[in-house]
Amino acid sequence: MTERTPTEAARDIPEATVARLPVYLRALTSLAEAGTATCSSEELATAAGVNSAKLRKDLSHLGSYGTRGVGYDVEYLRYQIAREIGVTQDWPVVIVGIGNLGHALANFSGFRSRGFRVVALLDADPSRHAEQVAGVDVRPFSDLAAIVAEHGVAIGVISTPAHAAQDVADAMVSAGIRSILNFAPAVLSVPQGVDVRKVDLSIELQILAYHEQRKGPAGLDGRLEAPA
Amino acid sequence: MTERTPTEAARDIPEATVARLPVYLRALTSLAEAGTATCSSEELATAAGVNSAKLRKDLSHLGSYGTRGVGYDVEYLRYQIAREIGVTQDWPVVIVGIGNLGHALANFSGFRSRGFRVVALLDADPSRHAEQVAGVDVRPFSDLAAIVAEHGVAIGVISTPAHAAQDVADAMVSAGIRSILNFAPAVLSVPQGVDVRKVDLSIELQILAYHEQRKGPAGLDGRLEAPA
DNA sequence: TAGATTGTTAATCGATTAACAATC
DNA sequence: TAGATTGTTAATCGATTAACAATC
Repeated sequence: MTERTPTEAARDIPEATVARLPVYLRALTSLAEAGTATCSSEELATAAGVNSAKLRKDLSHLGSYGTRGVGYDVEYLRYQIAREIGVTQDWPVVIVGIGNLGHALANFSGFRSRGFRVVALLDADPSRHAEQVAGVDVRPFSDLAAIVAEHGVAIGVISTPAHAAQDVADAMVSAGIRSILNFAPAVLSVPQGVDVRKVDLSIELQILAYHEQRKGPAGLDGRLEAPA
Repeated sequence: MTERTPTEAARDIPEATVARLPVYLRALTSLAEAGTATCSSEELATAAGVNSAKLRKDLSHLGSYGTRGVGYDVEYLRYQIAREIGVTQDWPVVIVGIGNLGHALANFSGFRSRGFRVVALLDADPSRHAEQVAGVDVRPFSDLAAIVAEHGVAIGVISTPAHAAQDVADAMVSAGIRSILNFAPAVLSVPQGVDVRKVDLSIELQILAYHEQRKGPAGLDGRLEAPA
């Protein structure tokens, strides 16, 4: 299969491109809200924080949605990218682990506004089952399988302590979840076909610390030691 | 300068390697806590969730800290990596924006346990200045420059709404901060020499959604459609 | 010495970038 | 037609991986 039929033109998008599509989507939404009807690759790239060559290369994997000499129709491109990512549909999500971070995630407006609907909050601690967070009841962790089946949940978020994360992941996989966003500082082992993405706050800080250390003490002008 | 003197042997570590060093550090800490004195690249790689070739290649950029035929001394390697990252020293940090996420970050134990010390919590909203979060007073945003100068803060965390993020970043840069961890869904513009890392929850979910969409509806065995 | 495992080499793969032909 | 801007090409760069010589 070297040739593609038109309907499957938008396959096998490089991972690096996939990771940037949501950034482009957000930039296009901003432009649309600002009343911009058309933009060039240069403008969109600036809004997204990338260079225009990269943006055009990325978009070329989706199809040919621009007009040479003119640019891109903001609303049209926004829809095409949203469709490509899959956020034109609704994604039911469960969050397991309702501590400080779980609370913050449950209240995070950025989820709901982008097609992600938190259908359940789960916690193993019975003392939390009385609570309601962001208008959603906190329920026993043992309800996971039933909730996943009932709502067709495909995406699970883990915000438990590290020691509980693998058990939660196992239960999620058993229940049929195949995409996991993991905030626990633990390496998860999952079967092939299950995607895990990891968000690790202390790792991000450590990466910053590494570069900060190499900059040396701040001078009168901190920019003198700018990296290459 | 093509040759390196011994003392500068550990320079210019590739970015991809830098991003994995904290993962190795955590795995080594786990091994040490479990009482393991020595480990092979294979064992450490498994604990860190990478393959052993990548691990050895990564470590080779730091120096030669293993023993052929034997493996690595867990405690020694752990210290060498911690020193390389810079987490043997103490990093004072400020968090700006004490909403749900800011609360969670202030309470996050993973910071303090890794050499990051939250010296101040700032918020522009006066109604929050009465609060104490995780034992730290919430102070006016306008105190930023004084706090940075007083504590020698080099790292700033932004957990404000998107519309405030650029102003916060500008103020941080003016105050002398050169490393920013940004949780706000906004593209920040900063001068050369200032590092920004971005953590974006809804982008992570969207990347998962993209892959989930391509997997198609779950079958009797969700793993049948495993990607290559 | 024999077995084990590192550190390095070299091949491969994927991502970035600049330049420009195509085309509105 | 002339000017503008896309989509694509090709060169470059960096990251991954397997294999293995070095060496404990």
